[in-house]
Amino acid sequence: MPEGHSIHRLARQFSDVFLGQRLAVSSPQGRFGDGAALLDGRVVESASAHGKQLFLDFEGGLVLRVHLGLYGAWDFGGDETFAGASSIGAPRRVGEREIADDGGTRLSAAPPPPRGAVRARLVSDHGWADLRGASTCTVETVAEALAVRDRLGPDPLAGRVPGQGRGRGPGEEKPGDDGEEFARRITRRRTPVARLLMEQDIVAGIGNVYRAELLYRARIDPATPGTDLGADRAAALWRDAAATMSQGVRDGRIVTTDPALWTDGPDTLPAPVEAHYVYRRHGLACRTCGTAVMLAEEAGRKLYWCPRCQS
DNA sequence: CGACAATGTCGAT
DNA sequence: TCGACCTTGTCGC
Repeated sequence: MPEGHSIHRLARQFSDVFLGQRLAVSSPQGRFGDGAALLDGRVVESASAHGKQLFLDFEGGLVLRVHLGLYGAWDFGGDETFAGASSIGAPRRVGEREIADDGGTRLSAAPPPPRGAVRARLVSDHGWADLRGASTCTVETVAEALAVRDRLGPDPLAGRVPGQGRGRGPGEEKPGDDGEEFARRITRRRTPVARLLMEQDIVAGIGNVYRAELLYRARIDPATPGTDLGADRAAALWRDAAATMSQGVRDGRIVTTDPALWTDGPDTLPAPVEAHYVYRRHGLACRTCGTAVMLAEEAGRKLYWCPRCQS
């Protein structure tokens, strides 16, 4: 259940460990058989992300596009070369749970027998990656992948993830700030801002945790129509999304609370129970004012907010 | 061990 | 608005 930060982290991981490598691609589960055959034996030219879409560019103009959906995840393993190349610590698992890296790099270049339904398996000389549970795993032309990216809104993490998007690919990060484009899109509609933040053609990469936490941090009522936001609050939301989600890329977790609130001090990451202001804190006291955090079901997703701070 | 929820999105109604 | 998708951790019996 990844939001954009996890996908950018994955893109960096793929750049680190597979860039320039020739991969054996297979589909132990079988549901990706045709795509695997198309990519098998090709060299990876770039890896990038836009919002929750992951793009792996292979030689010959073929792109592997993956969306993890609700419960997709990648598992990694490899030898010392593979682990040493990873700037995110060669996590064994990225994408599904907000868990810290357990440090348990599998020091074996050979992948284990597939466990469960492995839809795609990528194997280099030094390591491997297994994909399971993804909602989308498809091979496309560069033009097709670009069309998917172009349907998305601006991504607050674009150009903010070091080492990602090297080479020229469909998910290539453009440096620069798309805050004005975000403001145009979100202030054009009367829909409540809580819903607009989840729409990937308004802004790409925000999910149910970040939308609740960003609205709390900005003290914005989730019911505020986009048209009432104003350019100033829209710009502030964009800046905070970029800063907060960048930390998520670095930490491999969503942490939105002020370090001053962490009982173990600001020098380590907080316990999970201290990582959020409102998400999953229904009925608990707001960390700022003590009012009970509210919960409402909205468009099939749970929305959390503080009725006092955010009014 | 079964039920259920979960950081997502699409397509049918 | 609802079920499908199809994985996994958590909780209750």
